[in-house]
Amino acid sequence: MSCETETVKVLRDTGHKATPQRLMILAALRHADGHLTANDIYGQVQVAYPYVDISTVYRTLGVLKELRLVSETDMGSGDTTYEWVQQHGRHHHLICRTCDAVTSLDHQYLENLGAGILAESGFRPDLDHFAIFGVCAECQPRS
Amino acid sequence: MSCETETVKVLRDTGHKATPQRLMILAALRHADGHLTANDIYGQVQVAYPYVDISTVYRTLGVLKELRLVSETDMGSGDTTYEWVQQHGRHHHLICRTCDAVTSLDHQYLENLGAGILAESGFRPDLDHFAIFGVCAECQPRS
DNA sequence: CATCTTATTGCAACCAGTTGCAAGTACAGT
DNA sequence: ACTGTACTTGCAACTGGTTGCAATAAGATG
Repeated sequence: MSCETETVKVLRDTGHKATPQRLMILAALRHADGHLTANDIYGQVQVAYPYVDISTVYRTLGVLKELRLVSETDMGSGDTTYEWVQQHGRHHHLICRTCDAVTSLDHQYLENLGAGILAESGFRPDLDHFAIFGVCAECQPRS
Repeated sequence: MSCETETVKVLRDTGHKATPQRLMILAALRHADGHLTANDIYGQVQVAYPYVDISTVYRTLGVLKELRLVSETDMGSGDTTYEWVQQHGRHHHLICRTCDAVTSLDHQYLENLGAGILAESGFRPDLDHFAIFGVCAECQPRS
């Protein structure tokens, strides 16, 4: 089964409909290789179909987020980005609040955190994509 | 030195001014025992001084956040809350995306995560107050 | 205490994201 | 293929939060 029809099946099985708008939004997310803002997606979809509404984009992203098909990340600076969730290659971001540099963080750290939380309380955290703010090595005050 | 004048000193030392508006916002944050939204603070300050602007509240919260005197947490449901940062009693929240229940998480877990990140990359993460979304024990699908 | 510099304020316009609603459409059942 | 219903859409109004700007006030300096 192709990746596309697989997603459609997930939608239907959860009581959602596979509308053209949603398929276009899905395509935009899948073909992008990085983070996209809601506006990026809106722009891309408008090329094929100029009458979509931005609220449809947000509502679709909400559904996909709920189904854990996309991750939502607040990267600071007022832009929320969305990304197609891959099975492998999960990554997280360390964002320096002094110089705004973004570096990657291995998923293992959060995996450990998640396992600890689950063992203690039975709560299963979503750890698809985290943005952690702080101060990078370069920007730390010399002692 | 009282806690109040201590804060004023921190402001001045970092090139900020101790205006009446800021002092009122500080008082509101300090006297609250839990999380406050920007609007809560706005309302409280207006009692004493009806002409403050909501943008002043947000700008002050931004300054205090930068100085690490308050923590900002997105609790989901579109409300961002602010809280005076205590030296002790740091806590975090586990928010269930199915039933919206909020439970607390011991700071130790994040302390460990922070130490790991610092050791690996020299990045010093802000871990004042986290909200972690996921599914609580009750809401997990029975297997 | 008068003066000067610089941060801050209030205002209004603005931006990202959400919501209520009537009209439209996917798709399950027949 | 037709029908009915529940989900979805586009629109417009709205909310939370941000920003540019001219006027103002804090507080350092002499």
